[in-house]
Amino acid sequence: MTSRPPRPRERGIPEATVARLPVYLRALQALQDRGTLTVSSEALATAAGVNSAKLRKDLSHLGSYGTRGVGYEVEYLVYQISRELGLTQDWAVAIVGIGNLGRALADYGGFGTRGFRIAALLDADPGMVGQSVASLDVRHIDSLEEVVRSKGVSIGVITTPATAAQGVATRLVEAGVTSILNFAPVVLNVPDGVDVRKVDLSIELQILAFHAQRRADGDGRGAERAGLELT
Amino acid sequence: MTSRPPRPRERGIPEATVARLPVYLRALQALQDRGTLTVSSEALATAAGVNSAKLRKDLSHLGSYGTRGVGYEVEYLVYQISRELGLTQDWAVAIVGIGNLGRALADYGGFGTRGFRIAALLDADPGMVGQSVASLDVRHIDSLEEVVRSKGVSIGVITTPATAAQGVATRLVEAGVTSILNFAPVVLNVPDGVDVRKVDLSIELQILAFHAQRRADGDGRGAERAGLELT
DNA sequence: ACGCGCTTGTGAAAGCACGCACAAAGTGGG
DNA sequence: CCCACTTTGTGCGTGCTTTCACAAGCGCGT
Repeated sequence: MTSRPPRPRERGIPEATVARLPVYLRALQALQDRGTLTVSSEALATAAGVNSAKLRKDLSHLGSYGTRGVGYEVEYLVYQISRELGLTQDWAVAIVGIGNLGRALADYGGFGTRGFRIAALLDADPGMVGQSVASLDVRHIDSLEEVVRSKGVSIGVITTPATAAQGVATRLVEAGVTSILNFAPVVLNVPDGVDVRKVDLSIELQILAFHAQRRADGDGRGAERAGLELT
Repeated sequence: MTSRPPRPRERGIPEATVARLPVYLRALQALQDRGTLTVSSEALATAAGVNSAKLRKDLSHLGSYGTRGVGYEVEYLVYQISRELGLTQDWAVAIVGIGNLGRALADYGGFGTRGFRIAALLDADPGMVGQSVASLDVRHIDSLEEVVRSKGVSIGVITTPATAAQGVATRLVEAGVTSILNFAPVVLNVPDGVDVRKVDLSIELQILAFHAQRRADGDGRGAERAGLELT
């Protein structure tokens, strides 16, 4: 009877949905830049590379933010997704390991979306300490705990060699960091309550190689076994 | 009656399994380096950060390579997984877009595992062309088709700005590349039969932020809603 | 040769995720 | 005011993934 007020929605968003929200967000921001005011699930789904029913179901987990017969208001949806993802506050990020990759990430300002601020760069090499990268002084890893506390770092990015990664992760966690993005090719061991995500180039290449080999195996005939149609 | 000879196994490995094989492979290689000869599913699962039943089922898709009561022979398993992933042949990789990230990838020799060889570096900036990065001359993007053909490139890595990515992808595909690893923050549109994998830093950060916010929301009590126990 | 202990391989159950298809709801034209 | 059209939100069937639990198999000591 009570027409429910547009409440945030009782939590419980599927993990698969969470992983897609950033993709929708990016597509929406592109539309916004082009001045588009509303968008249908069909159009947005195409832009995001997903099925439109899936998109609607994903969005329905955040609440009923669309208008039947019309579509979704771009600006409003951008705000809702941003809020759900926690991008309305900003997150201080520390990058540990200022090699080629660490530097690439530090320089890659924008970070695609606002919400993230690189607050500190750390490295173990004394020769690296003091250098300025992306307008930030590289600090020595020994001051990790102090830096995390003083800068309010809540997300740690690990771009060290594999051998150093576990040690860094442990120190980050002990300093109070509960979110870690790991680029080092090792499985990190962290206590419950700490969220680790992994980005691993060589794993991705290996998965590509698997499918490529599969396609080559049957060579023409038999390609359908790969689940990919060669037209 | 016929005791099946140890055949490769009729194809059909689940995607989820394929994604984990590289992780197992790395753990196994670490064991190998330490001189370990055999390993139980329990030990390997711990090293790979997964459930042991899942690991056994994953491996069972490749065939019966374990010995009950003993475990798996490390060297043999390394070989079997490598072969299944297609790492026994080597793959020529071209990196397109030699900015900070492209250079970082080019320099990151080893690629974790053998099987991949960086065969070409391409960039659109004339000032970049001719420079030597990781012992390879950077070539102009205009020669993409020629390079792909002459070097036998089968995997393309895109590290260009977002705006250039789709164009590069299309050209790679037309040149005959059927596996693409995309670091640019855009959804690539490719014909069927082409395999695209995406690596996206800002998406990963956004997913971390979502969970971090979720944990912070209930702040202490209510943490269990996040599915992560704060102990 | 036999039995005990350990570990694999897998059936079965539960849980998720995906996509179809359609009712519900809103818009605009006549 | 009503009707035709558009698009959302979702119930439901299907298939994939994970996990449990245990029988089958193997090695070793006696």
